[in-house]
Amino acid sequence: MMQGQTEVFGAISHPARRRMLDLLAHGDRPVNAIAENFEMSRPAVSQHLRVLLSAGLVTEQRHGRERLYRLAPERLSPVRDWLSHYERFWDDHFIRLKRHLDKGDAR
Amino acid sequence: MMQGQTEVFGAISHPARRRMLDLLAHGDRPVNAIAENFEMSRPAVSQHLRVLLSAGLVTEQRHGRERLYRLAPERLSPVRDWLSHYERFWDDHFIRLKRHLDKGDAR
DNA sequence: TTGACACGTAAGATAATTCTTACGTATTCT
DNA sequence: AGAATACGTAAGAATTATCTTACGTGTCAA
Repeated sequence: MMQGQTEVFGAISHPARRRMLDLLAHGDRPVNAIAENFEMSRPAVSQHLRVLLSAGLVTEQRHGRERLYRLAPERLSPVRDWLSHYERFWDDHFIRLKRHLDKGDAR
Repeated sequence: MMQGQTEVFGAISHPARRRMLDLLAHGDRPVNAIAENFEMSRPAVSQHLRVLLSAGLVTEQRHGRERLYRLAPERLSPVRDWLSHYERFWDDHFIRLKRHLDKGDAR
């Protein structure tokens, strides 16, 4: 069993689960709409969603007989936080990012 | 077997391997110096290092009978890139980051 | 040269992950 | 009510991960 931070890293370690999150980043979707994008059986998709759910990376809302899954992107923060330890190693990225932000829309 | 991007995500999914990277972020270290920090046997540490090596996250230099492991942080970029997809979801972070950059040293 | 040291690799046990098919349970439609 | 839909869960097979102990190889030091 995993817990906390580790659970999130485990959840995103499978490419199918990352693709599911990518899909949900474009909007909430019921299981069948998610499953369409994968070769595996629908129960397999359900099981992956369960992993994501238990890591807190998605939430579920029942809507009639469908279950809408919704991305909970803030739960990616353990990854972001861990990665930020390494940001000092890629200043190039930082510089490009600053330029992007300067152009712009964030304040 | 894993390949490319997926290999990196798999490599960082284990907490011991993340801790190894964290250690190496403070400087190159031979295997024994790494193994001191873990409960597991030294061969187990070697095996984890092999996973990190094959994901490209560390490099190895032989130095006499020691092998120095060195962090290759640029290989974390698949993670960073994937995460950047989700950055729009946490604008607060963005705003703080921009302020930090504006104070500063990057150009 | 002999022994200690720093590692890696091999083999095998155990556990965890990931998948499939079969089935159960609400919900909706007719 | 009965059938179809949209799921989940169960059980079990197959694969992969993770660990241990035993052993092998090269390097250094006495």
